[in-house]
Amino acid sequence: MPQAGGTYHHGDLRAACLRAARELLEEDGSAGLSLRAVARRAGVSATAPYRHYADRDALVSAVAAQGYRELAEHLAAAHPSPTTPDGLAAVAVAYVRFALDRPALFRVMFAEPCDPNSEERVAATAAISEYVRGVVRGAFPGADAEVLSTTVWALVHGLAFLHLDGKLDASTPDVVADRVRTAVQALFTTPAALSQAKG
Amino acid sequence: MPQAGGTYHHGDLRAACLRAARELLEEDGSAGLSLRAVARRAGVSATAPYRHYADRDALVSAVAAQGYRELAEHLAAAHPSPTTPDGLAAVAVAYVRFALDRPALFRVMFAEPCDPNSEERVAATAAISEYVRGVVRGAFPGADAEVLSTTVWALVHGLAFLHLDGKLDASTPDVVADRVRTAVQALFTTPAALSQAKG
DNA sequence: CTACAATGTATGCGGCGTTCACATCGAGAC
DNA sequence: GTCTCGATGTGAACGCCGCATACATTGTAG
Repeated sequence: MPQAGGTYHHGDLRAACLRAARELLEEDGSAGLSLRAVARRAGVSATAPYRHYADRDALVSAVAAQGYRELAEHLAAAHPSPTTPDGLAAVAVAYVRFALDRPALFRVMFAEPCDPNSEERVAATAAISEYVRGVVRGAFPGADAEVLSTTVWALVHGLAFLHLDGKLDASTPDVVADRVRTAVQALFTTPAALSQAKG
Repeated sequence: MPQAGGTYHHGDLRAACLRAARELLEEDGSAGLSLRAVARRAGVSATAPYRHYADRDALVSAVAAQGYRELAEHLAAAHPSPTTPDGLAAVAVAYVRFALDRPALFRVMFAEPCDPNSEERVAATAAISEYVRGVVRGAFPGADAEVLSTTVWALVHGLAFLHLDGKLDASTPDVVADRVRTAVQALFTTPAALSQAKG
């Protein structure tokens, strides 16, 4: 009976597991995210979470899906619907910032093989994809939105991961933000000059 | 005595462990990469690998470092030192191809928190970074190599991950290669048109 | 009030990483 | 040639893990 003065039924163990998982993720990284630890933190027996999640992967997928939703909010908060390269750069900075502030969560969202089973997860990533496309469409109505949004997303996603893995200096938020802005601007401003410089 | 007709001493267990780890990685993904499984495959007791690797992370780091070296060779094989956007695009395609052909290895190389302890690993990633910078310098002598190489690497790295995670269609090598080429070209050709289209 | 479905518990299995004491081997000192 | 010692491999053991199974408790619908 892990719960001393509590009731036998938890009330909302599903949500409690998710909360515990997020806490463990931030405290100990993804290595600390075990079903047993989650159960302990929720004050419940080791196997209770199985009533709400089929297995560990299901819980992890739920955490990832929640991360996607938070990322979407975070980006929207940075700029609801940018229509200029600068606005888009602000969103890009927010994306990378999100990754660096929640490294373990971001890795869970992207670094693990994505199981196509979790509808929640698939829907959440589709939403992000849609959002990026919409932003690009708004900022560059004349361009091929498909190609450009892929390019922008990949660029920003790559920046996030390279910073996360220590391949790029991420010692201060400012240096990161500057680099992201510079890279995004490079995507929109340098090429003509480059073609010339080469010849 | 796991080794029936063999000798007590293995001979080169260090290398055997690495080989076994690579095989397990390709067969069962990173989940199957356990020290015990490596030891079994090497025909050795469960604790023997500890004579050559401090812990599991050390072995994983060694695998990652080997992956970095192979990636460098793979890129060089695609094009020794490109000097045109097309040549650079070919290298980019090779980068993404490498990731998609060895998904588990690529994740080990980039998706796990990189421990700065492993000198081997740090050196190998620095070599990749240098290579990219060199390629960019060769292809665009007039540009800011630092900024542009970061941008290019991030773009290509992001493309690799988004394909790997199923965020972009990777059903055939051709469709992937086309997308990568298009994205890289977008980095060098579209912006002028974009600035106009927007106004 | 009772039966049932939902929810949580207890126990147990095999696998894992890691530690420690011990066994075996190869090579150099005498 | 023998001895000794460091390097290498073994075995048992600990605590953690995911998960399956059988059982206990509870709210609720009839």
